[in-house]
Amino acid sequence: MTIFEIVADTTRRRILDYLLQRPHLVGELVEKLEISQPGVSKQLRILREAKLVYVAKDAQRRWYKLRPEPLQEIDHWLAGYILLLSERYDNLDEYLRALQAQENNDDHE
Amino acid sequence: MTIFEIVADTTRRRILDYLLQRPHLVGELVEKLEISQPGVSKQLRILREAKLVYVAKDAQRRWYKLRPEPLQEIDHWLAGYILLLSERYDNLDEYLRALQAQENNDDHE
DNA sequence: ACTAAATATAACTTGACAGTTATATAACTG
DNA sequence: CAGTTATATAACTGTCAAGTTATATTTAGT
Repeated sequence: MTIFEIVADTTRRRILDYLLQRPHLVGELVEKLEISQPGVSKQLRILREAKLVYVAKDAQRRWYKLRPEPLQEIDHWLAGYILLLSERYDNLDEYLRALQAQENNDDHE
Repeated sequence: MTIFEIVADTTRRRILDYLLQRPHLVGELVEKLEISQPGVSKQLRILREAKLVYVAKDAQRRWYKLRPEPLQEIDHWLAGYILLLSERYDNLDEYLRALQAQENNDDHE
């Protein structure tokens, strides 16, 4: 499973968003997401194997914590596209004319 | 289909990568990706509907061109995570100690 | 008009994956 | 030790989407 696929799932993205705020127990995530406990554990396992989270044990409890490093791969892939966008905005005139042309094209499609 | 799902597919990412270089005809993409022409057209339709590409007609030919704007949504989502990473690197000392702790933790898992 | 070329659409098949229920494991509590 | 709490794993099910083959559509060339 690629990092892109990992992050494509809404539940997993929600988990990551919660962990971006603070570490969470499995039970806390079960409450916030509205799926069964095994459902949450399953996604957490996937996030663990992708090294997007790690676990700290506290008796029977498990604190899941964020490990954002693997997300850099997505960021790097995006870089080329975002660069292109910023270049376009540097040439606002030309850019707006191109947009206009696109819209005209869309109209009679 | 969310932008995250759109980009999660390897074939679609490869198409975007080709289009980042220059516009392509459908037939050119068919040669480069190794799937059938209808398979390519199917992914192109998805990219079109997501507004990640647009089409210029030239007789029977179709030039597909990149439209990177929708990728900004991913970039924005990532921003919080990347910021966290950079903050960590700002505190290199602390960061390295934390990493070490993580690795020790991983060992006896 | 007729054939070929380029692309799109339809219908179908298959595999993968998210979520479920049931059960196992492990640690606490009394 | 018995019961309870917290989490993980296993087995199953249904859905969905990627790719396929077959066919339709559009335009060029002769």
